[in-house]
Amino acid sequence: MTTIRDIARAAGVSVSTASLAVNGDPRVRPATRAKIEAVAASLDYHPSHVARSLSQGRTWSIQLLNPIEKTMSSGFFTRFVAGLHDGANLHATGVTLAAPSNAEGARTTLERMIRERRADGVVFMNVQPDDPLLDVALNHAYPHVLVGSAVRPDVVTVDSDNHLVALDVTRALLARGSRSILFLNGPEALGFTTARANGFLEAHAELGVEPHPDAVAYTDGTAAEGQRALAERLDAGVPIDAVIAISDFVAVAAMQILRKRGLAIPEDVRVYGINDDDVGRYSVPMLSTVDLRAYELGRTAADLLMNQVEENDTHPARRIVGHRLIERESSA
Amino acid sequence: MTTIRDIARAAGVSVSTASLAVNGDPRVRPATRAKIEAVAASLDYHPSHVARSLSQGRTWSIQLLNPIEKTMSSGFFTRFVAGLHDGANLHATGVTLAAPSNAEGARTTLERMIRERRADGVVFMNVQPDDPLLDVALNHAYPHVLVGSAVRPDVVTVDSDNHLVALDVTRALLARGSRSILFLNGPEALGFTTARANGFLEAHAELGVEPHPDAVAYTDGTAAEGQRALAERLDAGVPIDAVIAISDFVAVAAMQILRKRGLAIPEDVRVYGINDDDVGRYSVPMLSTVDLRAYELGRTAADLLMNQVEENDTHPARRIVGHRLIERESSA
DNA sequence: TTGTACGCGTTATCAT
DNA sequence: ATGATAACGCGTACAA
Repeated sequence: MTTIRDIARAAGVSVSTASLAVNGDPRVRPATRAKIEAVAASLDYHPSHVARSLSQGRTWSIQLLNPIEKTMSSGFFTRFVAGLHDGANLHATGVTLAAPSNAEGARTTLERMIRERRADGVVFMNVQPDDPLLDVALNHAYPHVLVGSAVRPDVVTVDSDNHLVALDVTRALLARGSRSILFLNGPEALGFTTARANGFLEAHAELGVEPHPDAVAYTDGTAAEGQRALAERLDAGVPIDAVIAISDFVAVAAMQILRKRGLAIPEDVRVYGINDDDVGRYSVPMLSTVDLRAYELGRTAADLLMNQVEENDTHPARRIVGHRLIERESSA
Repeated sequence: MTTIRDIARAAGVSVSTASLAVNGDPRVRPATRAKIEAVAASLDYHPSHVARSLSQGRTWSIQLLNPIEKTMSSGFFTRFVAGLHDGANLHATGVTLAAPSNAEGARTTLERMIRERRADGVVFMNVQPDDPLLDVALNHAYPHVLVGSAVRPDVVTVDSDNHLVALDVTRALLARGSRSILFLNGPEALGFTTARANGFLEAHAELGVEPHPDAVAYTDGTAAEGQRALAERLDAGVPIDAVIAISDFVAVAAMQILRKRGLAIPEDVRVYGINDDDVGRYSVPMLSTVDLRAYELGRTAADLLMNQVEENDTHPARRIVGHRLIERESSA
């Protein structure tokens, strides 16, 4: 294994000169630089990543902390990761994954990461707005980005405009004539769900439409619970001529229930999902949905994080990434 | 930030003793050990990860190299990652992700990783059996695991028994009475697809059934191409009373086409997917599929890799993870 | 422009 | 049982 000392020796210069040349420092004479580079190439020299990390106090890697393994299977998550990955790579830093199975595991993982300096920063995903994890990062002045919205204003976040997302979808449905819309929402604790609920209600208020008192169903976000909430209301005789679901999976699962009850989509019930997962692209009928630009969210998270790491820019930022309605068959 | 020197000083011992105590070496007297541990705790000492890496020549992290970003969105991938993650964590090592967008990027990523010693090993995913990437790892005697099958016998692999998977599914369909089965296969270059094709054919041979000459369709594995291949044969009048798809997404996409042509599932056409993705759990009808035990595959990959890293056990291993048919509505 | 010397934090070797 | 010291490989003041 060839070190920078080997290069220096072989090129007949000192280690520091070799180091300068290798790192493209301008104050080394072109001739010696060429000599050194030639030697480095011929000896297949590549600087050790850890050694560099130690001396610079930087690991060149960030960590994605996602306590809820379940949600990994969505296309949203993977597109987000792709964006994060690409964004980090622009700064020559890698992405490492942590998927602790419970809250305690998440905490110890984060604390170890910070104190052992395993990563330069952390991206929180599927974490509640007031999660103690955020305080841990804040207390250590550790670079971080939360995907979603936070209670404390000093947390750096990137998010969709969830109020507007729900507003847009609900408006679209109301404009088509739907008057009994069921909103299969996610867990209330996650924060962005209440923003969506508000958007849902505001759209109704705009038109003076009174939503059914049971129109917003908070569930755990799984398809099974979404199905249960829908079936429950159907059984209770709650009028439903449209469904907005927290995710495309829940939407498709809801369509399954509707179909079994002999309800036609979109004729009897219009359906809208959120996320633009592949699942809605191949459902029958094809699912209308909202593209949350997951890749863009990931890229933005990387930008915000790398900025803290490199510029030491610690003042809180909150960035919003735009969304886009995708009208397909299920809401015609 | 507190280093081991601080501990040593505060405890009134030498650095080496402090190090031994912290690492639980038995040859330090209980009394001094207690003293040192108390000091370490009170100073909130945690050893630096990079420093340890430098001194030990080990990064305590492995890399997952997945050149094909597209395939990340499947539940298969995410369950695999979860298994890999958990398996690696048992050895206190993390998982970092690399998703280069093309073959060249993959090669440079791998070469840098090896030469800069960024990771202790690599897991190859969605890589062809004869991919030059494998030679790179082999030439550097770099710990590695390929998910799938390889041409060179010295590549360490973990895989499903793809021959048997196809055999099992085809047998099940033939047993139900299907006689004109279309196999919407993946890209031929990926290797495991031909194993599956063979299993498909063998099941036919067992019963003396002659498959249609166009019964095996090699596609790029996307839903769109699967749909195209199916529609093409339907248009050409190829008889089809069952479809086996390379993935659940392709299966669901195929059902979409069949439905549009007025074909009932499973009455007119039985459908089988592979992977056990969520998408098939909420389709109408619910999709029969094969559980490839993705989590288990990930765990096994981690085991094989960590074994090479820690035991320096380099002799080639090939491990097979069992699968399981899941009968749902689409193949009744 | 180049070289010397030291720090980064840890573990390992070799004395004592 | 404990301590001094040398690696590990790199970057970088500081000096020349």
